Amino acid sequence: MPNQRRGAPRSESARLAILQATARLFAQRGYEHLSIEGIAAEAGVSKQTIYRWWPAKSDLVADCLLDGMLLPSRLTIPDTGDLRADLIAWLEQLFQLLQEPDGRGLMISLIAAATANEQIGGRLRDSLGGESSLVARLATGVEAGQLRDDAPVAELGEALVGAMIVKALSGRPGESADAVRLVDALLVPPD
Amino acid sequence: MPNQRRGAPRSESARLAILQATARLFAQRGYEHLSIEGIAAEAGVSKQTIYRWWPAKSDLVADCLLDGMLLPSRLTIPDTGDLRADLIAWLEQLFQLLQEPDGRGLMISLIAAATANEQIGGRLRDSLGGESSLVARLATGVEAGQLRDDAPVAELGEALVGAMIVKALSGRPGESADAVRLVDALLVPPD
DNA sequence: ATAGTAATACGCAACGCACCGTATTGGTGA
DNA sequence: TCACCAATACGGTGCGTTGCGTATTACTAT
Repeated sequence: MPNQRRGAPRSESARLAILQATARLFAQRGYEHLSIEGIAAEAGVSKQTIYRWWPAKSDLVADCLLDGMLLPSRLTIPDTGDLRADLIAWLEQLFQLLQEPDGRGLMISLIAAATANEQIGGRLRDSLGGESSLVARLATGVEAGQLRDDAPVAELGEALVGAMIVKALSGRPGESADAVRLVDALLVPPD
Repeated sequence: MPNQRRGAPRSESARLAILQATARLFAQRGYEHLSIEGIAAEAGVSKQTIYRWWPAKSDLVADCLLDGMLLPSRLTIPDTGDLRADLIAWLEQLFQLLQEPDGRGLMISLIAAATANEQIGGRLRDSLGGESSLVARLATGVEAGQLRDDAPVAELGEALVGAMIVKALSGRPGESADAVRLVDALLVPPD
């Protein structure tokens, strides 16, 4: 039985302080203006302690996203049993977020971060990193007979998230009616 | 109309050299590693000449995109009369591009640039800045009776481009079969 | 038990580098 | 004459790395 670890254990408080500082500054200033030195100062920690554990800024942000520290909780997909209604409600929430300047900034920053780190892109795709996954919700819809058995669930999920991303990038907010149209265009009911 | 212009006119050769250098370095190193000083050196021009005409790096890139200097020409949407076949062919071209490492890098860089500049995002949405627009092609499909009259053309376009963007960001290439599935999921034929 | 040693983590401070955006200067051509 | 240009310099900011001194912990030899 192999060697017990020697030396001081990693400081949990430092780890937490760094992640929280990252989340705070990410929300305040966005991904672009995030700096390691700024995070270190905000967390009350030395730069080296960050560099020791995270190779790059993007990995730090990825860890934050993984811990759900970057996104408002209202962005997870509901499951009331009615797939169409759930998707529309979820998209409307997203569109509403994009209309608030800070909300759009947050989304843009997430996309920018995804640009630097595939993991973040994956999380965005599996839709916004929350507990519940968009694709899983679609699969539930298939089981409930609200979607054809052979519906390309993964593709539909990518199309939905992608449409939102394009709206964010091009700066067209997207209204409630757009959410309805998009969902109705994508969701072909079974036979 | 008065204004005689006084002094020397803007140097067209400097303008071109700057745009071409930007395009070259963008393709080589990506948006992240693009620097004004690097562009100036590559173009054989002083920094001031760049700052005089473009307020920010992202505007410079936007101008390049506008002039079609950043994208391979094969990414424009064909119009053979068969909407479904055209869309599938176009998506397959895109997916193939994403499978080449350089191609994916190019797309990621474009997305990163869009993150910093709404105009670039708009160009991406109108799809990839070429002469032909994806939405226009869809509209042609409506006229040809290959799509329902009330098909939400704009939303479909965003969904298609968005799906591709999500694939690029999350690092899943996307194969030919995916293109077919996606198009068939989105395109509901008229009645 | 108690010291000593080794391994590890930490904060602090400083380094050279790249790039930023802004002057200033002097040359050149309409 | 005066707008354009190249060249050069400047103060800032952030990068990623290094060296230093100090805790904290486990192993080991007394």
